[in-house]
Amino acid sequence: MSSRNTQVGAKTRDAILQAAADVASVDGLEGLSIGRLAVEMGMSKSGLFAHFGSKEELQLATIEVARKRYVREVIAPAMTAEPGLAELHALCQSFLSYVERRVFPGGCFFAAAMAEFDAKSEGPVRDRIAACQNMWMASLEHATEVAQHKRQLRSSVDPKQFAFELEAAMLAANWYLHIFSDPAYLERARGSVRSRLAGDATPTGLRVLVALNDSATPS
Amino acid sequence: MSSRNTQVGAKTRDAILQAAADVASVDGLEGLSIGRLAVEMGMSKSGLFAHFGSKEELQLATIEVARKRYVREVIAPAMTAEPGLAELHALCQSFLSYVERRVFPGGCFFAAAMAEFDAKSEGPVRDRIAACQNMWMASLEHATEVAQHKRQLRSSVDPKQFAFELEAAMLAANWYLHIFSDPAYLERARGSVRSRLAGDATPTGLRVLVALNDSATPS
DNA sequence: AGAAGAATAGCACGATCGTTCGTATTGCAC
DNA sequence: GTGCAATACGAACGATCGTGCTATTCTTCT
Repeated sequence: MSSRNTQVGAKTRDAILQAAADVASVDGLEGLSIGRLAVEMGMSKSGLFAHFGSKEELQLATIEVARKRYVREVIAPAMTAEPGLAELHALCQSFLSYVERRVFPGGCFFAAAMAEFDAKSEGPVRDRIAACQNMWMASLEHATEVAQHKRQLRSSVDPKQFAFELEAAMLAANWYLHIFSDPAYLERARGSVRSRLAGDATPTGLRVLVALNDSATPS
Repeated sequence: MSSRNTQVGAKTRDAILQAAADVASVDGLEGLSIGRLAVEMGMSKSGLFAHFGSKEELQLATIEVARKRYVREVIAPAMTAEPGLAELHALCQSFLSYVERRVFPGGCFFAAAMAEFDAKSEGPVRDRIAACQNMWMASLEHATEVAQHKRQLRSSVDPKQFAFELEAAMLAANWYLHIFSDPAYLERARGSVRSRLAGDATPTGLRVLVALNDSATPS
């Protein structure tokens, strides 16, 4: 019984998938080639291929590790916040920070994957991407609903519409940040999020927001 | 002097590029393959290839016809509107209609191309896409500025921020419409545009907006 | 130490990629 | 009608794609 209970193959498999997620965020899940990935990993094409059995399996496994990275880097940090408006604010800030920190070198993995597959014919890969995106949107909507129940957001707010507007600003920032190489778009998205949250907040909600602002700049 | 002053090759070249723009909106500009395109056009691969000389030239020419289609289907219809807030409103409605009408079968050509190339290394294709996207954003910003000078939008509005928020909603509608096959996202974007325009309109601007609404629903 | 089994490499396949070349067909001017 | 571009075709190129098979190397357990 050595200090390693994991198979040796599982480690390299994960290393492959981490690299695959990085390159897929730049070149897309279809642009991901087994040959290039093998060269990058310093191993043979067939040796790498044996871990997955097909390209589609490689793509699905890549989505899975990307999803885990997303949960770790975006969702989990926001879960320390109070449910409701504070959590909604945390989710947005966390996402924009995740884009800014270049957790994936090509920007948000799922934004890129969604754009790549949204017009393509149905298939397991497309379905999985849609499911991931749906989960993210659902968490934004849920936080909005909780904020409403807590009387932090006006009851007139439509959670789906609200989540859509927040996500729209964040997605746009992801694209424009890269295509124009201009970090100002991150601040524009932060401004949009602020406007949206403050614009529909109740007095109770506003108190939550200023408290967040104060704790963010405690100088 | 026959009735045709155009070369015979120019017609087929344009026909090729129209088809290329359609398939590129679905499979991307890299996914565009000369072989498949030749089969679709019912001609030989080399015969098609001879029109362009390289794949990059084909891609650039495809972008050019896509840009013309975009001008014809989105920009030009909005140019009948009064400069300022009415034009800004017209540009947004025109874009969402263009997505809804599936002018490109895969959704907005430039949205797809931007997503495909935004993280990629620099090159003529990427540069051209960025320039097109920049032109579109600039026209949104310009209309915002004119609306400001006409006292239709508050002077506190930042044109770049304002154009960003409008474009964000429209882009997100383009993605979600396809990935979730849910036309409700078009209405969400229309709602976002309405909110943004009305939210920062002056009394003068509000009169313009209600006039547009009345003429749009004259029942 | 040796057997069992997992992990990787080597090699080859058919298909498709972008590209080149030589040739046949077409259409227009004289 | 003859000649000359313009246009399209067929075949082939090297490269790379995803994917099988078989052999070799490495771990692990008794």
